[in-house]
Amino acid sequence: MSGYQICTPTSSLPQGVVMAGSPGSLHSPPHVTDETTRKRQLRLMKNREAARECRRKKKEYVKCLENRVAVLENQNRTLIEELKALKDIYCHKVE
DNA sequence: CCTGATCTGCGTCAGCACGG
DNA sequence: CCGTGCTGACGCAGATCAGG
Repeated sequence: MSGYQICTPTSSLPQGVVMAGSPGSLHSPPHVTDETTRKRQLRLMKNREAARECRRKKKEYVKCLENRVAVLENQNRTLIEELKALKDIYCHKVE
């Protein structure tokens, strides 16, 4: 068992549904104190915000990489054109 | 329209890394 | 150790799209 699961004993409530205001003392085992519940709620709240921030950072990072890809593709195109031009010049010289 | 497939964002859990 | 933050993975709901 994973320790706690105080939100929904029914197991059919989808994850991601927040039972924000639930007191936790309604059908909890006696060892689950209000303090335990409070700590858990606090941790969930912090983790929720951490996950949001993590996703924001990840999105930013991906956007950065995509920009870099675009820049490098441009550079590559330019260099290919330059190489072609230089080859042309060289070919005309040797003729 | 309707419907099934795909995308997107969210909350939660698990597990790792790190500092005290 | 233990508490805490970060992040991958999962399941879910709502939005969007393509095909009938």
